[in-house]
Amino acid sequence: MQLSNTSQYAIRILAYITDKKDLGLINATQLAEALYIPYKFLTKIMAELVKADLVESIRGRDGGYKLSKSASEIMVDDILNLFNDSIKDEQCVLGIGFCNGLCKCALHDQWMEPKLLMQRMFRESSLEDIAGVGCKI
Amino acid sequence: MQLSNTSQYAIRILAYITDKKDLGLINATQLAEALYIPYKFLTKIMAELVKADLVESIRGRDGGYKLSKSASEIMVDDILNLFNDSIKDEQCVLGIGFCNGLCKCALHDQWMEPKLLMQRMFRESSLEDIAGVGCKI
DNA sequence: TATAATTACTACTAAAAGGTAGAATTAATA
DNA sequence: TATTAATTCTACCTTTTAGTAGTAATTATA
Repeated sequence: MQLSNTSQYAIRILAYITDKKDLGLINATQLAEALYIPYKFLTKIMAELVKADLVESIRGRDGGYKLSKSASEIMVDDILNLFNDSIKDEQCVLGIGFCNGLCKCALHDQWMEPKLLMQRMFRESSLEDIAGVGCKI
Repeated sequence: MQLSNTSQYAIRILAYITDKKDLGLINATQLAEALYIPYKFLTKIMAELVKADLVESIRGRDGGYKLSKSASEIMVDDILNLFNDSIKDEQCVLGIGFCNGLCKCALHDQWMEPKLLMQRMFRESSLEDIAGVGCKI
């Protein structure tokens, strides 16, 4: 019952980039060291963030990464969507697509409240909101 | 962000057995058909439930399964524990063991409430509580 | 005692997640 | 133009999760 490693890494990476955005570009080596993420795995995640246009990359010497838009426009849920980790409306504790109007699983009702809180947490938190909060490693 | 298939299956299996417990033993074929769980995979899960002493098995012709104790004594969280799917106190959104008193992740505070609700849902729901609720398939 | 119906055991395969390796491409600058 | 430091691309490896196959052991009963 938790986010995939990849999603967790991606959120932490983007929060870190947001936090350091006034210092100019930040590169993969810096990110990997600061966040204790395996370098090669990190570059693979970065490639996906670039392809999804959450991050812009500058190649070559002195290259690196920066956000492709304002930190207030990127929601945590946008990141989760890239890695199929977003909580879908039809998802329930005992299976996606299992519960519906006629047939609700045994934990359906108890699940509604935490689900809604988590959906809100992901959908309403922007990078700007979380970048200033907590420590990053 | 969801339980493993195995955990979901296990909860549904046990809820179903509880629901039918006055009809005597229930066997693997019945469970697999009623719950749309692949037969061979189900028997593997049953073996774990037996080994964990949540279920008692009677082998041979006319054999099957029944709960090994009262349905009110088996909590959903006991089942999740078997498959490492229980939500641990030290677990946070952005990694197990990552947050502590000095270093909290960016979503730490927002995570507390849904986490507590889910822990309660799992820890305080017995098979008896959920067996009567909702549909089983 | 033979048979049929059941669980238990051992081993395998498939798919997804997590992670690594190495070479190609790009761009700044000496 | 050569070097260096960076991203990108392709391919692979490892671990975990999900699921399958076949056989052995057990037990009721005809």
